[in-house]
Amino acid sequence: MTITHAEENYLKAIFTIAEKEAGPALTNAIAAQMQTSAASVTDMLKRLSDKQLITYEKYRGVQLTEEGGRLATALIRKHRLWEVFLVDKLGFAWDEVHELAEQLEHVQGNDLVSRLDSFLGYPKFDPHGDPIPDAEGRWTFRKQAPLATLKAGERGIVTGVDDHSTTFLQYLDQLGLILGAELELLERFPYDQSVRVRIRDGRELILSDKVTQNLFVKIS
Amino acid sequence: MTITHAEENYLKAIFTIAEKEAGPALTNAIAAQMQTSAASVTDMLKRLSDKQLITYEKYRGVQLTEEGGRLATALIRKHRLWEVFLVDKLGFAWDEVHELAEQLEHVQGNDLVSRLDSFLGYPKFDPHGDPIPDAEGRWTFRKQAPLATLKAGERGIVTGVDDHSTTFLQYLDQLGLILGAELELLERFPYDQSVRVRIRDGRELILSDKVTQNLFVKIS
DNA sequence: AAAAATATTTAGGTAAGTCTAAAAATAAGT
DNA sequence: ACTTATTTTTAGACTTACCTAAATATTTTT
Repeated sequence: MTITHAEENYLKAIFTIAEKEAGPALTNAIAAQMQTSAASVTDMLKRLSDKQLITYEKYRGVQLTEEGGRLATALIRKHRLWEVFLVDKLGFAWDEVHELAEQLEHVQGNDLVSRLDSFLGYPKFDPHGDPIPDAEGRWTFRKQAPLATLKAGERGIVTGVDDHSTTFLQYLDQLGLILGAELELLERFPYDQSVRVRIRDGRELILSDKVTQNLFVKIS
Repeated sequence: MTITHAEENYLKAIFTIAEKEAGPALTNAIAAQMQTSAASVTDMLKRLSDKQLITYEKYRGVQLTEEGGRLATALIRKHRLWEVFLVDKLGFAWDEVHELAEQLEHVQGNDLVSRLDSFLGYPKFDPHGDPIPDAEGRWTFRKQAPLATLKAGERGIVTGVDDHSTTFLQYLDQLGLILGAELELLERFPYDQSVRVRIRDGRELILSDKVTQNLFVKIS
């Protein structure tokens, strides 16, 4: 049975939503994620259900079957490995790689993924700090929390982002808050929950509530 | 104007045929190249003509417009660069990369090709010895000829193949006739035009007429 | 030059994936 | 509980890219 690119994209979207919402993915949520109409989603859900990649009950949302979950995981693995390739090997910035990886993840062939994985040195995380599942679909978890949870005086290392938007990533770049950056939370302003942090070169930054909620750090 | 993957593939096929046959590509030739029906080709030719990528006169074959040729060349460039990547970086054998490159060539994005080119060290030839056009579409030509044209006593270096089939490539691998291999033609047997050659490690091989016609060498 | 063979196009149909508008089901508000 | 609002599905239509079968052009043969 062949699976089309569109079907793969839906599986990934369903996986992502199920992960975030912790429940069955609803039609509208999928439509939003896929930037398409609810009608198109319903259409596709029927196809995926016929192929036994999801369990689908009308008006009740969908869940991935074991096979569907396996495919979605494999796709995420491919996407993130290609992102590592684009950043580490081709020198793209972390905010430039999503679209390209979106295409590269659909390339299929025998050994491609495992060879790429090996070539890249079996990375566990992509350029945004998101975990890369291994060939068996196992995930590496990391103890990390939004910067917002740090208390004054605590130190942390930047490990990832929740918001993957270009504007956020470029802003972080500008501030020097790249993956691995060390910081110390000096002060939190109760007025708007913004914080003052010191980074490695001694510079001090003021970060808004929005930033601290979307930036993950490992407390060190 | 967007160009679909199928359209790109047709442009490439037309380019390839025009190059080989040195004339307008005919419907049946395209159908054979694309492994599809003549009716489907006619269908596509209308679309490509509407998009001004080919000039098409019913029953008279097609020719690429300047824009069509530019696109075809860019596609071939991408295909061959990806083949270099797959062989040089990921360690695939030269007979394993065609299908993968066929998919990778359709990935599009800003800087991707130029960055890949740079990463690979601006290769001029792909793993089969085929030339890779540069970013402006210029080709590097190489003085090469089928092994069949060598005279007894002459020496050559393997530079490429005409037949790209898996069986031929694997056979050459087995014989040690990889790109760059040095050989000396010792003798040609008039009966069937087969030849005896000595290769670098001193081994002698008998190569059929079919092999000598499909293997390119640079006379040295 | 007419007949036969070959090449190409047209006609009509299918499947995937999308759309809008309308209908139906479910959830929410009073 | 009943009306309203929201969500989801159905209906009908469109595009791309393919197919087969039939019709038409062109080329080759006699």
